[in-house]
Order: sequence, then structure tokens, then C-alpha cells
Amino acid sequence: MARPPTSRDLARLAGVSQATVSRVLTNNPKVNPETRARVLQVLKDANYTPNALARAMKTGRTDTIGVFMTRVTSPFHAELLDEIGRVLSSIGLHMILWNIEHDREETVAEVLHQRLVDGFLLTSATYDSKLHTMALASGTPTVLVHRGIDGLDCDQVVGDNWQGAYDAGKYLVDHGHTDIGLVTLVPTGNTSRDRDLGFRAALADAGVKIKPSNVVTVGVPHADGHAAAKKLLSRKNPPTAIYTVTDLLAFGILDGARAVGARVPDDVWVIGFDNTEMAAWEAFDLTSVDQPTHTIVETGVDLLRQRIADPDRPTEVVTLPCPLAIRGSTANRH
Amino acid sequence: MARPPTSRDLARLAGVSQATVSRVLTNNPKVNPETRARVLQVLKDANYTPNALARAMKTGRTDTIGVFMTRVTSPFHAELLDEIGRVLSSIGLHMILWNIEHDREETVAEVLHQRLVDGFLLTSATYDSKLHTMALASGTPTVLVHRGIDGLDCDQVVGDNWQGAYDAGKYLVDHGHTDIGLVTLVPTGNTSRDRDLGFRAALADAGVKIKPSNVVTVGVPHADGHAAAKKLLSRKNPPTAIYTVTDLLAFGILDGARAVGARVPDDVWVIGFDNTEMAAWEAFDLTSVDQPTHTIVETGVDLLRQRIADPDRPTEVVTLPCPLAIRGSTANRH
DNA sequence: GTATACAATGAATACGTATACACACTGGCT
DNA sequence: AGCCAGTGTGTATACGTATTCATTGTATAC
Repeated sequence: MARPPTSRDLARLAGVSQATVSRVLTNNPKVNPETRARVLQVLKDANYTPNALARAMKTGRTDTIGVFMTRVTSPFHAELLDEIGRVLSSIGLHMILWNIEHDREETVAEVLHQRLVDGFLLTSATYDSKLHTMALASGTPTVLVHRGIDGLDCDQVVGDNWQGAYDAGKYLVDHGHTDIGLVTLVPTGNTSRDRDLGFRAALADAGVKIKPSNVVTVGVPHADGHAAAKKLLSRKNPPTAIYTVTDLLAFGILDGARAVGARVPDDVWVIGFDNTEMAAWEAFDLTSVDQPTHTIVETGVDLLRQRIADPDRPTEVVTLPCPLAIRGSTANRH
Repeated sequence: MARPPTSRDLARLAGVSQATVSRVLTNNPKVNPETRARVLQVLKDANYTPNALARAMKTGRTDTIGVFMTRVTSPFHAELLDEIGRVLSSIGLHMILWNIEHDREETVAEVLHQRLVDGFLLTSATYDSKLHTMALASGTPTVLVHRGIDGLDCDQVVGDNWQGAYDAGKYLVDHGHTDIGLVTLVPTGNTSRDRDLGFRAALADAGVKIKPSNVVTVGVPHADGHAAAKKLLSRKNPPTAIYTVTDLLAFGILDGARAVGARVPDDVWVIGFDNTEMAAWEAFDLTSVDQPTHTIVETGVDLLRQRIADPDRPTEVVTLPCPLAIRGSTANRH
């Protein structure tokens, strides 16, 4: 038991050649039913499992997908990861997870060429990251999910962040808000950019101006939302609504509002983006633009499989609608 | 560029044998410095990375660790996963992540024998799961982190859940509480069991009885904590404090308390377990028993490496203290 | 000047599997 | 009887690397 049995060992046991054992393992039809049955019995008795490495080396397929992600502890990312795991395992694929924050650039570069995985799923493409460029250059099939890059010749599946943000803005304007706060991020990619621009466009289309003092640019953590809300809401004439580009920031904003005694939605409406599970918690009850995580992942994995099967097929960019999920942090005023 | 270059290709380019290239790659001292330099230059020019599969097949080491986990979207689990990723990548190891909920049992069984990884990290050992038994039987080095199994001959690194729970109970009693709610889980493993029993022991030692009606047994989701709090706090004489076995449930309890108009900590104190990052959010400001996640993971990975290096070493069980992190959901009454 | 140690390298092999190829056997057909 | 198509099986090889073994050349010792 020190060394696991090989197909050759079992071939000897079953009185056949190693090739026949291999044929049984790969469901090759050219094998006598009786022989197959006998071999299968031997395999079962020995509790045999083929060595995945040897198989992968021979076939060139590892049945493993590499996933690059950041900030796993962020609620939306955790949900995205969970969904990716669910979809991959449902079709018998393994997942190697790399956290871009933790891994050194050189490590990542190596990984790309090691042929350890059949394809890559990039969830955090940003303008300044070389990751997608390197991944594509490596020749390994690659799909961008959740975050895309304009004009990149690469399969991509993203939510329609611009439209979702636009709808959020329109919703606020339609409900009479004119003094609106925007808590936004320095745009590092399409996602954060569109969630900002779409919102501004909706207000512009409605003739509502955003006061410069109502725009707060922050970092990603919860605490930044908290601070932004305090800043916006402790002024003399605070905005009557605040939109922000992630749920995590929205949670911080709700906390900050509470800290300065502003009631939601009575004093201020709050809208987030991602529609994470937590948005439905009573502590938050947050109106949020929904990301169709399940569909994004399912579509992305499907595109990846297609590209693995045919590396030369034309690239596809899929954009999925992001409908507004309305909850108690906003309320119809009439 | 269709086929990545092999060490043999580069050997030809450098005018040496494949064996010498391999010696350079493995830092074998028995190679002439000049030759080494020349080969290294060629390797660099070709942007070569050794095929990880072939290397793994030859050496028997994949530099990859398999991680089994459940409920990645749960805040504590996400933090645990993040920490595992950080520690593994810091020592150059990859991580294959399997979600026990998603993967079929047969899939898992296969994986255990495929020799795809050098070792396993199990984070969710439960009594009724056959996973740890199967993993150990597979002969692959295995370490249990976060959740352990009593008496199992296997390396384990766990928090001292019993003591942590005891301290939480003692803290409540010491501050004058006598009517105390316990929101608990059906014990599926040591962790949930000890977090229950330790707490009960503290109350028993202090001569405080827990009313049967004050004990609510629930499932894991946030909503269950919410429902439990509503149930406990909408009675005529509600408990003055509620302890529960995870932060996620505690968040639900805080939500439930808010829903029925109970103020925290004025009307009721709340204590959770895990001390997740979210516990510090202002919406929760939750007193919680801290799990030393970083140390748990670091120690666990260290044990795993040691076992990989020497499979016959005696097993170790490491228990780490879980100190109480006090926040605003409890307050000193005098 | 030969024997011996040692350094550096190449040739050959093994890891465990999948598969191209060769071969034997069967049975149906002319 | 001879042929051919088809079926089932074994032999041999390849995937890309690490490593053992053999070989060569060089320096040191007698």
C-alpha cells in the first residue's frame, strides 16, 4: 500500500495487458464485454483510481481550471467564488484558486506557462494589471468574468454595469431626489468606471446636477463607506440619497448614517451595487443593483469550455442585464 | 508557439544535453558555472517554464495542497480561506479548492486517490462525514484545521472552543446576567459541541440555570438567528443576554432584536463566536470569541509540511486559545 | 608514465497512462 | 478454398522531466 497500484499492476492481476486496462478506463468501445467486466471487477476490488498526473501528461488535459481572484472575504467575491466552485464541480472540473493579492507577480507568470490547468477564469481584470495580457499570451484559453476590458480580444462575460447604474440613478430622480450623493471608487477597470458613469448619465439626462461636494472617492473597504457617509450626512444640507458602487461600501454607508443619526430611508435613501445575499439582511435591507452571478459564471464557464475545445473560434463578449432589486433602504415616497 | 518549448528543445539550442538543462533547473551543483550561465540565458530568452505535470510525475510532488471547505460565503469561512491562500502562496504552494457541498461523494473519493496534491487540509470535519476517514485511508498527508475530531489519529489544529465558550459564559454571569439565552446548533462536530458545552459549563459553575425555553436550536443561516432572536425577545420576560455559537447567527440575532425593538446592549447583550471582520462593523459592533485564524492556518500548514516530509512522525493536536473580544453589543453595567 | 580520484557531461531510463500499430482470430462472402 | 472486413488484444511508444549510469577529460598521486 506504500505505492498505489498502477494500471500495469492491475493488468497483471486481471490477466490482460496494460493497454486493455487503459481502454476500459477510457470507455473505449473496442473491448470485449466479458473482458471489460472482469477488468472492472479487478479495478473495483483494488479500489483503483488512475494517476491524474500521468493521464494529464498524456492527454494534455488536466480537467482543472485556474481561477484568479482578489479579496475573497468581500461578500460579492465570496459569492462569485462559491458559484464558480458549484458550476465547475457540476461538470467534473477542479479549481485551482490564486489570489492575486497574495501571489507575487513572478509566481503568477510561472503558473501561466506550467500547463497545470486547461484554462483560466479571470474575475478581477483591471486596466493596469498585466494578468489578462499575460494569460492570453500564454496561449492558455482564458475568459474574463465579472470584470471585462473594453476592446480586448478575449471572451468576456460581464454584467451591464452602465445600464444598472443608469437605472439606479433614474430611479432616484424619478422619485424626486435632486440632491444626491455619489460614493465612488477610482476607476481601475470597466466595472467601477461604468458603475460611476452610468449613474452620472442618468442624472444628466434628467437635468439633475451632482454637486462636487456630493461626490466622495474612496477605497474598497467597509470603513471607507462609513467615513464617506459621515462626511456627507453631517453637513448642514445633506443629500437625500446616496448611491455607491458596491454593496460593501453601501453597508459602510448605512453604518455611517446610523452613526450620525440619519434614518434610512426617512432621511436618506441608499443604493448599493451587487445585490449580495447580505443586502437582504434586516440590518441593511439594502436596495441594490443585482448582478446575475449564476448566469455570469455559467456563461463564462461555457465559453471557456468552448474555447478549450476550439482555440480558434471567434471571441465572444456577453453582457447581462443588472436589474434593480428594491428594498427598504429606499421607499416609494408617494 | 503552438507547442510550448521543452527542456529538450532548449538543450539543443544551448548545445547541451537535456540532462544538463534539467540539472540547471534543479540547481544541481554538478554543472560547470559557465555551462550553467549559458543554459540560463537560453532559458530566459525562450521564456521557458518547466512543465509542472511532467515534473510532478517524476518527483512525486505537485507542490499543490487540496483544501476541503464548506459554505465559502459564510464570513468566517471566507476569512479562513483567504488566510489559507495567503499562507500557501507565501511558501510557493498552490491550492485546489473543493467545496464539500457541491462535490458528489464519489468525486471526492476519486480525488483522494488521484495523487493530484501533496496533502489535504480539511476545514470542516464533522462526525458523520467520512471525508477525514477516507483522506487518511488514502495515505495522503492530511491535517484537520479549525474543526477537529476527538481521538482521531491525525494532525489537528483547532481553537479552544470549549474554553472560549466558557469565558463568554463566565463574562455574562460575572456581569450579573442570570436569564440567558443560548442559540445553538445541532452538534455535528467538536466545534459546535464545545461552543455549546463550554458555555453551559460556565453557567453551571456559577450556579446559573438555563431555562429550557431559553435554548433555541437552529440551522446555520443568518435567517435562523433572526428567527431565534424574535422568538426569545418577544416573550414577556425575555432573557437579558444571548450567546450564540457563530458570528453569522449573532448577526441574525442582532437583526432580530432590532426587528422586535429590543435595544442592544440596553435591553439585551449579544455574544457571537469567530470574531469575524464584520463583527467590528458599526451595524453589529459585536462582542465575539476570537478565533486565531492566522495562527491556526499557519500551524496547520506547518504540520502538513512536516507530515509530507515524514509520513511516520507522531501526530500532533494543537489547541489555541480563543480570547473574548469585547465590543458594544455587551457593556459593563457598572 | 601509469594509476586514481574527481568533475562534467551525455545516454539511457523511469514515472503511469493513452494510443498508434501490428497481429491473430472469427465469420461471411465469393 | 481463398479473401476481406471486422473485432479484440498485445506490443511498443510517447508525453516532459529527473536521475542513474557510463563516459570522457583533467588534475593529482605515486
